[in-house]
Amino acid sequence: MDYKDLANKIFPEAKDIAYYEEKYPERNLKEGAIVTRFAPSPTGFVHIGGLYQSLIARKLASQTEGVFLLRIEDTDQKREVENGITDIVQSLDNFGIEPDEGMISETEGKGIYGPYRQSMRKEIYQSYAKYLIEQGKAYPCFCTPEELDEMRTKQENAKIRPGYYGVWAKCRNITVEEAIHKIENGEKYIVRFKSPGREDRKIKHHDMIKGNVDFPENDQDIVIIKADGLPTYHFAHAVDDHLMRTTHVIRGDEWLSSVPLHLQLFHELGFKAPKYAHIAPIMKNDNGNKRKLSKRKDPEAAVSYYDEMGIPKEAVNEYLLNIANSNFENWRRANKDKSIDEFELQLNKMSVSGALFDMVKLLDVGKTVISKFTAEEVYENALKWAKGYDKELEEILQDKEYALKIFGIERGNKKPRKDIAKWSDVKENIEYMYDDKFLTKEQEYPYQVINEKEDIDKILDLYMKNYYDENDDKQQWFDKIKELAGSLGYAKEVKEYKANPDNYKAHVGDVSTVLRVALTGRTNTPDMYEIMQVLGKESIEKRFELAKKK
RNA sequence: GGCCCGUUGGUCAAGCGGUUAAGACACCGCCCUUUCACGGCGGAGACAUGGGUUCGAUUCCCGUACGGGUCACCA
Repeated sequence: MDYKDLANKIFPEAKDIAYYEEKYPERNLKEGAIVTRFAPSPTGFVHIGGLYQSLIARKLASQTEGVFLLRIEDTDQKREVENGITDIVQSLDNFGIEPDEGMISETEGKGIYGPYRQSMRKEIYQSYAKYLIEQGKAYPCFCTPEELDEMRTKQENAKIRPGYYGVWAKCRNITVEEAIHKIENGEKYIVRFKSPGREDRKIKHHDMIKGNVDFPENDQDIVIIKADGLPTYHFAHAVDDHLMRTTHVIRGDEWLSSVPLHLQLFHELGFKAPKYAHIAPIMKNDNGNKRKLSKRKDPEAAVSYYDEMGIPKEAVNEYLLNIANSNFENWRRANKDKSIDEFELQLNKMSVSGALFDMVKLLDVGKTVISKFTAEEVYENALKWAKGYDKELEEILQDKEYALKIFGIERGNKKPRKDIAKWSDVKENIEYMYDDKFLTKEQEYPYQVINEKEDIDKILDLYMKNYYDENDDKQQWFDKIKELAGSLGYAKEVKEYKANPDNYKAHVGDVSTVLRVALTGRTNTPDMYEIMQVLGKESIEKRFELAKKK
């Protein structure tokens, strides 16, 4: 009896690997085109780091006219969550990332290199496992989890390197006869890779991001097929990325240390190894310690958080690109109106170590992104967000025409306003422009320099009676406020006031503040002329009356 | 603990043996015919540390400290 008999005993049904090699041929792509993938587990949680990786993988594929695919790694049934795949597909879509191939729902995929869900590829892995067994490069292991635990403890106590290797690899040298005998006796087993590596030898690896990294060879006989018949990550990675003809594996750098194993697997399987790019994780400062953004502790680790906060997807993408390639910022400044698709991402410009997540900066990007939106775009986005997260805002936005006027204030010029960083800022920013909100609510009036009721009432009355004309242009409007100020003994120019502060009670700016506060209940607003234009005479009168009652 | 990797202002970061050590966010000041935001100008603020190598090290080498990753029938 030989390895072939053993292989047949274990995987009697498995097809010859030639079948798959033929079924999934080399891709016929343009020279230089690269094939990338995002391969998450459907755990019901899409991490910002996952988005980051897929953004990079997507861009790289697009830039080279290659292929970006979405593969679902669901070989661990314990962690699986209902609708996990839909979540992932949706999340990517929310951020404008569309795979060329891969899963598009819980059960369906698109593309001819599928299935793109590992649990549906069981027989493929088994064929390759069978192939390895036939060659004597893999073997069944009958050690129980308890035995393995015991072994580990022994190793730890003896302070030697833990693991299943060398003399510790008990089942490695079991004869074919014995193995078949055990199997026939119904003994439980898994399949291990027979590593040809030696720990005292080094291998050289060139990573597209990390650069040259030397490792000891792998000598661990890792599990390739688990008790449930499904492959482990490592084995599935080798088989899938080979069969899907992935050229560049872009993944988190927690995988860097398994590169020696992966390279070995590719080699023993007779596959050409892909290039690797290991991305540093996005970190967070936690009491002076840097650590990865954590699913459990940090709400901002979930991509759903950005949706809830109403941070525009463009802002998140730009921020992420910023972390990826720091020259993105310069490119953006030089190409203000271009789509990020035109930015050429370079892997070798990526940071080797993880960047701290900076919400302040993200919000700043958000402000800039939104400032470039048209009033219509602001409206649509704000409404869309409101529908999901803020019923009151949705209600307010029903009058589209009016909302558009508000969003149009100081927008569309060379120096547009930057007061909205995220859609959840909108309500606060526009609420006071609505009479049915403003006039019915108990208002605070934070008057500043001029705060005597008598003076305030005089300013409001006089302004309405003698100066305000809704047909005035901005200059006329402005001049009139100066005149009003002058007639009441305030300085008409701020500079004049500053030059001779003793000659005046206050200046035109202070008078304006009275009008602004009476009108809006705030000291800070966008341009008051435009506000008055939008409000209209009737509303202005009502607001002044209300202010006088205070 | 073993093995890998990293360390430039508060944060993201340029830099590749000779630089006044860029830029962005945040911060401070001034200016921008009246606020705020925007914009403009200016300011403060950094090469973890000790040894080498070199005429010269932020840049190269070694050690130390600190930080990160990894050592599963999880990915």
